[in-house]
Amino acid sequence: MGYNCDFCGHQRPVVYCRSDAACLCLSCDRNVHSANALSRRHSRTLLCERCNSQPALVRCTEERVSLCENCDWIGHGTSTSNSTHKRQTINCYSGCPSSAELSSLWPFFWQSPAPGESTCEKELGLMSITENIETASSFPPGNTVSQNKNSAGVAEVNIDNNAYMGSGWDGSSSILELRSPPQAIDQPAGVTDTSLPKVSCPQTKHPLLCEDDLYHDFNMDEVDLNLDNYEELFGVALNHSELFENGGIESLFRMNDLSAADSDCRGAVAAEGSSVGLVNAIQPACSNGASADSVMSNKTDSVLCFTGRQAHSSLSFSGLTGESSGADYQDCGASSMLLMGEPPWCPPCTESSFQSSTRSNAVMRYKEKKKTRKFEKRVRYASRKARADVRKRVKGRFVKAGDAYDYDPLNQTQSF
DNA sequence: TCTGACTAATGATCCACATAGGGTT
DNA sequence: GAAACCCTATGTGGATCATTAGTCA
Repeated sequence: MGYNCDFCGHQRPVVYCRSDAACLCLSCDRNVHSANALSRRHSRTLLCERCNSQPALVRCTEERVSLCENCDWIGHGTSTSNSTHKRQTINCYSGCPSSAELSSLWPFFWQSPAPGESTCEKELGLMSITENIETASSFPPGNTVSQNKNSAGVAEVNIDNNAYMGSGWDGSSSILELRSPPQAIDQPAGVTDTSLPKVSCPQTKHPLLCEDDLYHDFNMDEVDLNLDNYEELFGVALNHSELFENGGIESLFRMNDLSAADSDCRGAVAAEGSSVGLVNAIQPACSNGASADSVMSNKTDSVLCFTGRQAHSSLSFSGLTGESSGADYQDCGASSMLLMGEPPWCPPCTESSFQSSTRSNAVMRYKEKKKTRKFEKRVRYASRKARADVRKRVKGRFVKAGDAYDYDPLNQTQSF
């Protein structure tokens, strides 16, 4: 199935915008949603890599594929062998985030590409080799970046990103907090070195692609992967693709060591009745972690926890408002999990501190909401829909013009 | 516990025809 | 190379039928 971007029609779509009910490539996403303040508020998320039509909710770290709820359920909900796959929620965003911010949002994009890897990941990979190698201080105005070491020697990068990712839903700010591996913090914060070498290097084929070099010489925090240069990027796509195919680009721009490709990486879903560790994690943000509904009502942040080989990060996003409807669940993976209670794949909590009645109530609410949920149908050709809407029928089937019909959508009459 | 009957949910199919898109002139 | 023309495949919604899932006796 060869789906294309709904806007340009030739690039492979990467993100899904529910407000527009459109699948867009990154370039068009940028163009469309930078048009005005309203469009910037559209929340977008990754596109399901299986059905290519629904917003992805989770990322299966084992299959390295982003899945919508339906495909995830199909792939993991019923299969005993796959149901144990580790999955992480996929957060949505609004505004016009830089690729650095996107990489923070979706760190798995920088993992090693699987054979036949999607072009969307290539696009992101291409973005990463934009000419703009800047410091973290080059985040857009209104954003503040601070980098600290905590007591454990772990760097903490706090990106107050009000103007971008956090402003889409309820106006509240979202704090992106990354705890980077130790080696990454050796780089002085705020240093601007525009003389940093570009990707190409004459000595070796892809010298910068050496992971060791990357980790020691490259700091993701210093790379502003600005999306403003899409055309330029695509214009040189061949060279960059060549680089990418050699397996380097994604590692080049791995969010320090924060990569979902790390087999130890664990994605956890903040849901009622889920694992204790995660529930603990959301406690600070939510005064009442025992109820998914209360989570929603509090408009609290969903928290995504990763534990990695070296990196330990927590991402918190404000992705939900009381305006969210049932259909909105698909917009934001984390929020959907919050809203729906325990997901079907959630393993039994061995250390459950919840009462069984509370748990069963959550399951009931989940089933009820799942039952009433309707997936959007994507109409590709409005003109055809408009015609079908007024076409006369016999028992639901279209009839030739002038033939007898038993159903006329326009006046609900019969011709016989 | 197994089986059959029943109900509900879900998916596939059909229809005509405008239109997109590729191929040819 | 551009334009005109021809041809084929596609997609659109409601009704219907077939299949699957769930419940209960």
